[in-house]
This record gives sequence, C-alpha cells and structure tokens, in this order.
Amino acid sequence: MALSIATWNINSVRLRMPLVEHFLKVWAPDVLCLQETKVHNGEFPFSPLRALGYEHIAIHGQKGYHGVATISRLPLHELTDRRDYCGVGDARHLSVLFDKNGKTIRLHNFYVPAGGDEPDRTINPKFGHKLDFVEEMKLLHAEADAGISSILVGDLNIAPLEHDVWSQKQLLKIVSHTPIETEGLTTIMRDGAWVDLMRQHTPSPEKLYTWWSYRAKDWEAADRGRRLDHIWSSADLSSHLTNVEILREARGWERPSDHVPVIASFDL
DNA sequence: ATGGTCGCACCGCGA
Repeated sequence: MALSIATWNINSVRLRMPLVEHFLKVWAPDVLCLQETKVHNGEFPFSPLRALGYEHIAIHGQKGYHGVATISRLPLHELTDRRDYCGVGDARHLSVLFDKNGKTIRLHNFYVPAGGDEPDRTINPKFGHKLDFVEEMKLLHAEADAGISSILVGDLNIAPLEHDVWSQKQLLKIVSHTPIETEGLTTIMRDGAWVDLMRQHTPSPEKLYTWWSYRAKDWEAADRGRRLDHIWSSADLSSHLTNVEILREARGWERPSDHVPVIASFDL
C-alpha cells in the first residue's frame, strides 16, 4: 500500500490557499505538513482543505509568525504533550500519530528558527536560539517508542551537505550552512538514528535545493538555492521508500512561497 | 559589491 508525505513552508497559509489547493488536487499526498502558516488557530482556513478530502487537521499556530499544520486524509491522533522548544512559546513543532497498513507512525512537523544574519550567538540572540533549538532536537530518536515508526519533516533552516547549497565556499559563513549548524543537524540524525530520505533517493554530488531567495532578480537563472527542507525517517520505513520529489516548479507559481514542496512516497 | 524581497501587523520585525 502506498503512503505519501509532503512538507512545505507556505509563508502564510491564508495568502497562498489557492496554491495549497492546487497542490493537493494534483499531487494528492496522504499527508501535508505546512510551516510558517502565520495564522492564529482561531483563523485557520479549515474548510477548503476539508472540501478536498483532507478532513484530519492538526494545527499549532500563533498570530503573525511561525505556525505549523499537519493536514491529512488519514485519521490523526494529535499528541498534545508537546515540548515547548527553548521555552519561548513559539509555534514551531507539531507531532501526530497515524496508522497505515498495520504500522503506527509518529510524524513530527518542525519549523526551526532561521537564526538571523550574524552567525555569532554573542552578538545575535536569534542565532543562539537556533543553536539551542537544534540542541534540544538531539533528544529525538527515530526509535523512541517500541513498535512505532517515525517520520520527521519540516523547514529545518539548515543545509547540511556541500551539495545542499549552490556554493559551499560562499556559504560557509552564512547562517544555514555554518559548520556549527551543519554538525548539529548531522548529530541529531546520527544519535537519533534518522535516515535522510532525500539523500537516500538522490545521493551527493547531485545538487538538491528546496528554497530560493525572494531577493534574486531571476531565481531560476541564478539557481542559488539551498536544501533547507527535509524528510527523515526511521530505518524500517526508509527501506520502503519508493520516491522523493522536489517540486521545483512551485517556485515559479504565481505569488509563490520561497520554499517548494517535497514529497516522499513509500510502499508499505 | 553588498543590496536585494516578502508577509504580517502595524508604521518595524522576522524571514
């Protein structure tokens, strides 16, 4: 049986609901994890999603900033014992359980802090916040609960590998690709036994990007992208991976997000 | 060579 999971930093779910609807109609993943929904829970646009058959929706939002949502055709059990990462009350993480073909899967949806411009925590508290958040993520383990498989997706705001950025040389001192960040992400994966599904499917040195800055004159011609969005899983699921698609074309849609959807497909 | 663009909420902040 097929299972598909998508992740997409939407940069305002209300503004871009037409793009979300188009994506769900054409690509029809079983589950879509959104980040940067930028909407308070009371104003979340449930009805257009339910109308497309996505009746199971878990949200964790706040006014104006951040916010995550997990939108599903399969029934979800929302886990309400959520950790408040860094104790600052930001809506940056949501965890749900669902069942598929006899397996129980825990799905984490993350929006890691961007970290500001200066990669030095002594002068930039936002960078310190990002590092602290990554440190706390080291507590996550793909095999934390016996009998439960794990998937972790989201905008992690770190491009860990040389070929996850357009120029390693030019980005080593740029927040998202500094060694302290990339080593942090590598440690979370190693200690937590997570498999990087995008790189399992498309190994280095092929370039993989999921984000292109709004500030480029011509994002497509310059192609100065970064792989900031990720899909990881426990080993029992990675062996059933059939495809990973990065929807590059979505960056060229009308009034796009600066991130594009990534979709992982499994045969369970 | 060091700006450049977004979205939201309010005329700055975070990305």
